[in-house]
Amino acid sequence: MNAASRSVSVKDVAARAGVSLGTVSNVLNRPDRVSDPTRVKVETAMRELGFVRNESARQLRAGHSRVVAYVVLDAANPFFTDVAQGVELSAGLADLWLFICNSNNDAERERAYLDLLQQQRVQGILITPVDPDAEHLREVAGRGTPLVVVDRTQQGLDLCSVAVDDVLGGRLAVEHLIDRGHTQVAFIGGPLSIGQVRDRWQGAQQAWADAGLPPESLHLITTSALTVVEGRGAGERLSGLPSRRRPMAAFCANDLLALGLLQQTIGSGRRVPDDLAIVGYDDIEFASAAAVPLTSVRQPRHELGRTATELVIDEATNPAHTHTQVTFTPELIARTSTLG
Amino acid sequence: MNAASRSVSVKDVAARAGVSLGTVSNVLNRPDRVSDPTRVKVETAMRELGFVRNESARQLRAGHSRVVAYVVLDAANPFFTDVAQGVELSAGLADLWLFICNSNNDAERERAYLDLLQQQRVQGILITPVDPDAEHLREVAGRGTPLVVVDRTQQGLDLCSVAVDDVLGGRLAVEHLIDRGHTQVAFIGGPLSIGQVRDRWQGAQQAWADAGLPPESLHLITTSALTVVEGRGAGERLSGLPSRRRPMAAFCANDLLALGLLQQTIGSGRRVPDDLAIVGYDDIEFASAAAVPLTSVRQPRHELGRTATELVIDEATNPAHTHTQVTFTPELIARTSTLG
DNA sequence: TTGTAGGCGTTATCAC
DNA sequence: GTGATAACGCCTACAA
Repeated sequence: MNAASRSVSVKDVAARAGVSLGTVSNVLNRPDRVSDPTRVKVETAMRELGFVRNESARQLRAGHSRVVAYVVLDAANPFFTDVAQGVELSAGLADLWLFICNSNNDAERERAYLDLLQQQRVQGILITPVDPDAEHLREVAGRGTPLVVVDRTQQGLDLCSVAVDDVLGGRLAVEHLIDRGHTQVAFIGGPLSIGQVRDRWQGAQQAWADAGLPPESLHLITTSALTVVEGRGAGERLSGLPSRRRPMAAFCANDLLALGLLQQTIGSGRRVPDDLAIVGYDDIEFASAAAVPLTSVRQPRHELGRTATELVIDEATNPAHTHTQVTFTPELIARTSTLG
Repeated sequence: MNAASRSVSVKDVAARAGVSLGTVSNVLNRPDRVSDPTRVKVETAMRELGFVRNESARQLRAGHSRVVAYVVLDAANPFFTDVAQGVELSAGLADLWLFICNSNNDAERERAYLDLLQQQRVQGILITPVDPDAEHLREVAGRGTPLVVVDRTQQGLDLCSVAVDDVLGGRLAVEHLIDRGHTQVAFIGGPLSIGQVRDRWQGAQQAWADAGLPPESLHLITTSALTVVEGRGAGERLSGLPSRRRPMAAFCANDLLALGLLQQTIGSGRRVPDDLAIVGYDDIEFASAAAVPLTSVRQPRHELGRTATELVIDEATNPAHTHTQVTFTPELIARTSTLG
């Protein structure tokens, strides 16, 4: 068990087994070239010494690792863990292991993780970036580590990306509310520095304009994060409005906000959807599990992860790889929170 | 940006800058020993070539990495991502980076990740294991990689662990229900192969016996996983019981189950807590955000992560380290789902 | 202040 | 079937 052993190397194993170092290596990598008795001797020595292959040394020689990493914006948001599940599945098929890193919406941390991962020479990086146009994303790819942007489209064509059409998603949500007869709607989300929020807001505005409704009746309520707590806060601000001017419907930029809003609304004695209709975004599992099942815009989360992984593997292994921007189509899932 | 460059090494940088290899290394590691103009020359060369330090080579020499890993049971369960947040925070203080790995409750995958992480020579491993008594956990520690078990206590004293007293948690939940006058209670959870579930069930039984209530009025409803979907299923089974024998209260082994149960209950027209009182476990953020705020047993999640990290760092750096088993105390948070 | 040499652990090549 | 040797990229003594 050798608890204190600095680190047992092939050399130690060779000495213990009374063979040369090359033979040990053969046992590890081409067992068929080794005679049975020798192999057994070596394997025994490995077990006795508690030998563990040193991945750094292997990798130094091989030039690449068996790992892909997914840098998420917020590990506590089920949306990202669902995407990660899709990644993990297809990574496994290619014999790759997944490390999840959490940038926590912090550009500094994101950058630090990217640096670390490049230095580790991971096979590829998937990332939902704080800012998809940041220069350092391009630099990563330029320096040889395949990188795919997840859940954001790319302006240029110099990176792979996998995304869902957030503008369309915003449209779907608001068109649904318009169909339900609403003429006063609040868009709740923020900060607007988050591209996903901007796009959904834009889609909302487009749908509003297309329906010929006056812009001032589509209210923008900005939040400082996409969390349950912020959703509750937004609910309080909404309650504070004079009832004449208070929207009877809200479209939230994600489900966490929507769940917070839902809770605050019900908690303060109003009813969903009678007093307030709510549409969320992402259709995380908790959306349908909310006590008033939440209407939400569904994104193909697993698909997103799967496709991103395939792209990053292609970029890593296919010399003829060309950067591709994949866009999926969102889908509105109507439930009680708008249907009554 | 040198897209194709196999890999730019210090040697390349030295050549480009017209200095020796050692100088480049000095610029990287002891910049003060280098004259300003030389430094600038070297830095320029690095930028122009897109140089990225090779972590494998560094690590091969240094003998250890700057990474800790947390192998979670279920990345989609907010409980674990909250623990991970605590880990991340204190790891950052020690200049360590966190990789999250998802075993997905699969012993095989868990083992594979452990192998990989050992081979990577990570600074330490935190793990919420499928089976805390598995031999391979001990082997990891025995081979020199510090390992701390999170959210499970250890039988032996040969591993560090950080846990919450689940038996006590189970007691608290059921005592609360007894206090509220319930004499027919369902325990919902499973599979019982999960230690956390076993302990909470045991605590529930203890509280029940201590109150002098007959064992047959504490119903065990087992599930095949601790998920929202399973919670809904359990709700259906509960509804199926003849109303005379149907418990008026349920204690769920975690909040995901409880949320599923809550949804199914409300969805089928019954009321919480009037028709069914519900207690969850973990007090994840969604618990208080549920439309009927959920009574739940709170575990100090960040604390758990923080302490585990401190232990693993101590094990990695302090020669006088002794294995420690830390147990935290859970706390019942009473909310509407039992208080009405 | 700068340059040179050796070694970290693994693997592949090439004699034996 | 086996054993010596060089190389991967970096870092740190040590020498100049």
